[in-house]
Amino acid sequence: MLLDELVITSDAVASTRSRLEKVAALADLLRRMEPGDIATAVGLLIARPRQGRVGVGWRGMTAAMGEPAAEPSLTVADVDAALGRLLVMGGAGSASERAATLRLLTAAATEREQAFIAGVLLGELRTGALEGVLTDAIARASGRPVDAVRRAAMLSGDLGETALLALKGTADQLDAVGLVVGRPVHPMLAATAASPSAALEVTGKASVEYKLDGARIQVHRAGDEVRIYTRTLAEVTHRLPEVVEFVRRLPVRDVILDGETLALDEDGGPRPFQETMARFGADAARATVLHPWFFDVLHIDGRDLLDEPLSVRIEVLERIAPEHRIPGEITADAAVAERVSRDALASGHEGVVVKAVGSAYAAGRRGSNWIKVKPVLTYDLVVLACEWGSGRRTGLLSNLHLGALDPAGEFGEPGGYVMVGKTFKGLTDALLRWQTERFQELEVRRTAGTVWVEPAVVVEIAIDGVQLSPRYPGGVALRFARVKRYRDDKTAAEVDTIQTLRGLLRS
DNA sequence: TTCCGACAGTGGGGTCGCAAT
DNA sequence: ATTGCGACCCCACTATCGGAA
Repeated sequence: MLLDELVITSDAVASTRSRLEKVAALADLLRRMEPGDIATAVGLLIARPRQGRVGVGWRGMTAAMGEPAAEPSLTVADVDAALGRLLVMGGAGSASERAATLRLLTAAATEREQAFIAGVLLGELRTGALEGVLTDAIARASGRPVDAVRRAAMLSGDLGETALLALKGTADQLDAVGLVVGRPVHPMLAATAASPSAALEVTGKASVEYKLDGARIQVHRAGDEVRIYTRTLAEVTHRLPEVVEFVRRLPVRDVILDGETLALDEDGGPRPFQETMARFGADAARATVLHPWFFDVLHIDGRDLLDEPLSVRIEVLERIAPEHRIPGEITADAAVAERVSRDALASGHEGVVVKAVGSAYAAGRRGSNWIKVKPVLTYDLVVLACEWGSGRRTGLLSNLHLGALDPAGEFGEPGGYVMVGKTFKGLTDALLRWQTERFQELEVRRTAGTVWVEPAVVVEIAIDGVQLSPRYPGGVALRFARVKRYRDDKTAAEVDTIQTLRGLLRS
C-alpha cells in the first residue's frame, strides 16, 4: 500500500473529534490493507513504529528535512525498511549515514508525507487516535469483539501483531493468545485517591501495600532463563544481574513476577529515586545494588494466575518469595489502611497502593481495582515567566516558571526569587485564557517561546516532594508540580522560601 | 437525560550512553 | 573534557466522547 493512502486516513482522523468517525476511517483503511503491511501500519498510525525509537529526534528530523517530492511514490513497506535501517545504524556511530538514510526517505516523501513521517519519528502524531482508538478500529475492521482484541494486545504486548491476527486469522486464534513466559504483558496500572480510606471505599476489602519509589519490573523465568522488562516492555535484563540471580534461586521452574526495583541504604530504607535511576539507567554494573520487591505473580509452573483473585496470587507470592514480597496487609478496615499508610511513609516510602482482594490481574488497564495514595504537599510560589503552549494550547500561555523567595539572598539578590521548577498541569481552559492575558500585562521582556513577567502573581502549587537539582540555582527542584489555584489574596513577598523547600530534601 | 469510564493530549525533572565539538 | 541529543525512567491533570445508568 502507498504511504499516501495511510497519510490521507491519518489526516482525516485528525480532522474530526468524533471517535466513532476516527474508528470508522481507520477500520476502512485496515480492511483495504495487505497482510504484510498491517503490523507496520498500526505502528505508524499511533506513532510507535514496530522498530521502536530509532534514534531520530526533533533535531535530526529538522536537519534531514528538505524539498518534498511532487508525487507520492513511497510505500508503507518502504518506510518500514527505512526505519529498520535507521535502527540498525543505531549504535554504529555513523551519524552521517543515518542522516543520509533519513534524507533519502524524506526526499521521496510529499509534503504531507513528510509531516507524517516527522510525527511518527517524534512519537507525536496528535491525531486523537492512539492504542485505544486503534484497538476499536481493529475490532471494527475484523468483526471481532473489542474485548477480545484488547485482551490479545495486552497479553502479547503487540498491537500490530494483534491486528494482523484479528484481521487475517480466526476468532479461535485470537482468543488463544495468552501468557507466554518470556514475552512481556502490559502491566496493570493504578488509579489515584486522596486517602487510604477513600481508596478502600472504592475497592472494598483490599490488600493495602507499600508503594515503593523505584522502577517497575516484570520478571520472566523459564528454567534458568530470566528476562526482565520495564513498564513499557523494554528489556533491561542485562542491567539487573542481581535481580536475575535472585529470581534464579526462587523455588520454582517457571514464573512471571510483577514488582519494583530500587536502591536501599544500610538500614533497608529507600534511597532517593535519582540514585535508583542512575544505576538502572547504566549498562555497566555499579557499586549501587538494586533490590527487587514483588507484589504480584501472573504465572507459576504452567499455571496462569491472571484470572485468580489477588488473594490467591498473594498466597503464591508469599510461598515462593516471602522475604521479597512488598509489605502490606489485607483489610476492610479504614483505620488499618491508614496505619499501613503511615507505616509506609515513616519508612520513607511513597505511600500505598490499595488493591481489591477479589480482583483479577487486568493487564494494561488503569481500573479502580488498584488505587494509589500518596501525600500531597502544597506551597505558594511566584510566577517568574510563562511559556507559549503547543497543540491545543497554541496561542495560550501555558507552562509556568515557578520561583521561591530568597529573603537573605543566599542564591542571588536578597528578597529575590529562585526558580525551582515549571508546571503546566492543573490548568483549566478558563485559567489558561486568564493567565494569557494577565501575564502579558505583567510582561517585562520576551524571548522566543517565553514571556518574562514581574514577580507579582502568586500560585498555589501541589507537589509530591522535591529532589536535588543539578539544573536550578537553588539546588532543588519540585517533583510533579501542578497548579491548585491562583492566590489573589497573597503578595509575592509572602510566598514560600527556597530554604523551606530545601528543608524537604533532608526529611 | 445525566453520569462516568476510558482516552488523548500537554508537558514536568532527571538519568544514562554516545557523538560532536 | 564538555555539551547536545535521544531514549526512557518516574509522573498529574483536564477535556472530550460516547456508552452506561
